[in-house]
Amino acid sequence: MATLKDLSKHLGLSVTQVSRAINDHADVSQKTKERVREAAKELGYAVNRSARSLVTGKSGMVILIRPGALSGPADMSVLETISGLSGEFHKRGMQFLLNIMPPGTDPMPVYQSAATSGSFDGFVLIDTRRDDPRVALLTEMGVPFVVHGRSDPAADHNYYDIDNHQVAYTHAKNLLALGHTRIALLNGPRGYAYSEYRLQGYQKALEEAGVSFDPALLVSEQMTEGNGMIATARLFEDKVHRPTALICGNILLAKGAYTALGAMEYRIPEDVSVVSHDDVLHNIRGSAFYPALTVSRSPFANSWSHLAEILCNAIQNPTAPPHQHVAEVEFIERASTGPAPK
Amino acid sequence: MATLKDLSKHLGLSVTQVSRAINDHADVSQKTKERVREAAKELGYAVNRSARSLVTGKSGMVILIRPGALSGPADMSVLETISGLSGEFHKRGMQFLLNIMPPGTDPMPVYQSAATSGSFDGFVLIDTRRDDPRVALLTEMGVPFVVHGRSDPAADHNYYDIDNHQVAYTHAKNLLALGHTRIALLNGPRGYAYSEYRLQGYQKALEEAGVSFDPALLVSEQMTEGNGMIATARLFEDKVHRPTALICGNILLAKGAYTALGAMEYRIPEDVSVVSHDDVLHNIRGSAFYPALTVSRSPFANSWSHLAEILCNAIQNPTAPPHQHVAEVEFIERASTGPAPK
DNA sequence: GACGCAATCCGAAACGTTTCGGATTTATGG
DNA sequence: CCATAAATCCGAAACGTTTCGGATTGCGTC
Repeated sequence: MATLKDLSKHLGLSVTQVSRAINDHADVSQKTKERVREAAKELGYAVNRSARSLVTGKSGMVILIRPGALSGPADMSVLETISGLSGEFHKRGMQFLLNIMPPGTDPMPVYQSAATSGSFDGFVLIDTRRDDPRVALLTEMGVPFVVHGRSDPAADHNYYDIDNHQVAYTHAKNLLALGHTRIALLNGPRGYAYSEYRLQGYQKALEEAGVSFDPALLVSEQMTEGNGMIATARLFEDKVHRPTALICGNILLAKGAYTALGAMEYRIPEDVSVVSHDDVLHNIRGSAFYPALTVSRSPFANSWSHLAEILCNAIQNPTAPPHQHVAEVEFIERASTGPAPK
Repeated sequence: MATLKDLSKHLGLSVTQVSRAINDHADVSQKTKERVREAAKELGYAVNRSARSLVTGKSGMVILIRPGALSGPADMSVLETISGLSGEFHKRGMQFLLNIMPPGTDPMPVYQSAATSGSFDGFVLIDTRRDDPRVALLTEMGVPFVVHGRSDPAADHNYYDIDNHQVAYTHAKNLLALGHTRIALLNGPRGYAYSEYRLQGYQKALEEAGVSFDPALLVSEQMTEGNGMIATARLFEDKVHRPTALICGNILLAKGAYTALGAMEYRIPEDVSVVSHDDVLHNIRGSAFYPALTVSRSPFANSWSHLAEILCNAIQNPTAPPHQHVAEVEFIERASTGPAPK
């Protein structure tokens, strides 16, 4: 474990200058920077992060805290999330830390103590809920954080989000234009920001078209293939009041819906139109559906670099105004939509 | 950010004594410990880990480094791994850190620099290969680490492993006893420690029975459902020299094998016997197969606590001899095995 | 009252880095 | 050769904790 002092002795320089050389400061000559770099390699020097943290007050680490319940396939995306974020923070010279709480732990004390410990320069929040208490806590404590999603429409914190309102609004609008009036929404669970926004967009479109909202056409469940299947089966129980169109919250739900519709011998799009939002999830592609699925898309994978960038900036400049980004959504019409049946 | 000095002033004690109180040392009275605890809560004191690390030389963090390639379903178990380990280390007061390398990165320099940085008290190694170079590196650098699996039969490092030799040996032995001689092994990719051991166990059993090893009956691929299907289809291409029994490396392979056998109209176990090793993976249970699958089992999930325990001990006592644990394997005979067909 | 022992306490140094303020050297132009 | 500015360099303090060695107190015993 070579230290700066070792290097300085070895080179006949002051510790100060060696430190500045290593951190590439302006007032050290090219030549000495070179010499220092070489000596560092030779002696196997690596900066002691604890010592640096102690004086700078920054640890170079950001953390993501997650409940530990493994709820099956829904957790696939978590893996993408953490590997995406880990990579992006790594690029920016930060360590990304994952803290998985034991199942059943109350998260707030965990956030509280992580924030007071001062060991972390920033937090990443995912699975955001409306009026998420974590946002309130971290804001109050003055710790930098970035949110995947918005905790409320007028949020004044850093976030990266997709336009979930728009997603559902446009899908519904399109289907209404095709003459559909009984449009079911297979949504995520209540309380999550994304599902609430989607519900609002959906309701807005209905309202604009003068179609009244029917709670029986709203499903709020974990967005898995199995739930898509089951929800669809139930929606079509009553053949008379069945929906003529389905808006699916993600492509897993859509896959389940396709299976159920097939089993019940409904044709897509002649009998039922199906559309979905597509995060581009683990290799399931809407274009490979038969008939090919009409989707809105906004790749999940794009968000990691934005989230990392936003958080790193917030850490470097804590007084800057919040950075907020709502990503574009792209609509791709394929073969799963058609005019409403008589 | 309250510090020890703040506390000491507030209490009229020395910094020394406050520190010792907080760390629950012996030579501070119950009464003052109580007072200190209270004041700490009141002032919102949390120990500064950087400062502590600086003097103790320990960071309280262990790290797992992983390549970033997301190879689909095979990565499901990674999620179990990291959440399992994260939880177990958390219990023991350690932070578990996950470092995901960008795809295509050469791992050795990453291990090298992580080890020299001194920021981590220990390493967890998974996906072990025979004569794994990471083991050599960390051993040489004298950094504590624990391996999931063994890098070689006479390894002198800390590890937790299951008896993979035994797994394949016993399965093969049982099938041989039923009269099978053409027994295929659907194994994991070459090079990984577990698959090499299994291959050896398989060969040993054959040898003991005087059956010669046929390379055409060995498949070495990623253990996914798809590969199980394809490998089985190919193994049965030649109806005359087809195998009469299949040993599957995990339950996904077995599932694929069942599908393929069903499609080719082979009956289990009348025409083909199938056995598998079962790590107890993401809710796929061998008992739910039809016919119910004969398996060896050794729950994956048991290993996290062992690995964490072993590593924490190694960190606290670096000179202790390596701790090595080979877990029991349980054999459960169900309905997928029978005598060899004529 | 003196002694010894245990129970508590304390001052100071150390860990390895960054940074502030100033000092020294080197080049530049007259 | 001098004055000035720019380019390099340096000493010392500070960050918050742990720990070493020793100091103080209280208490029971003779």
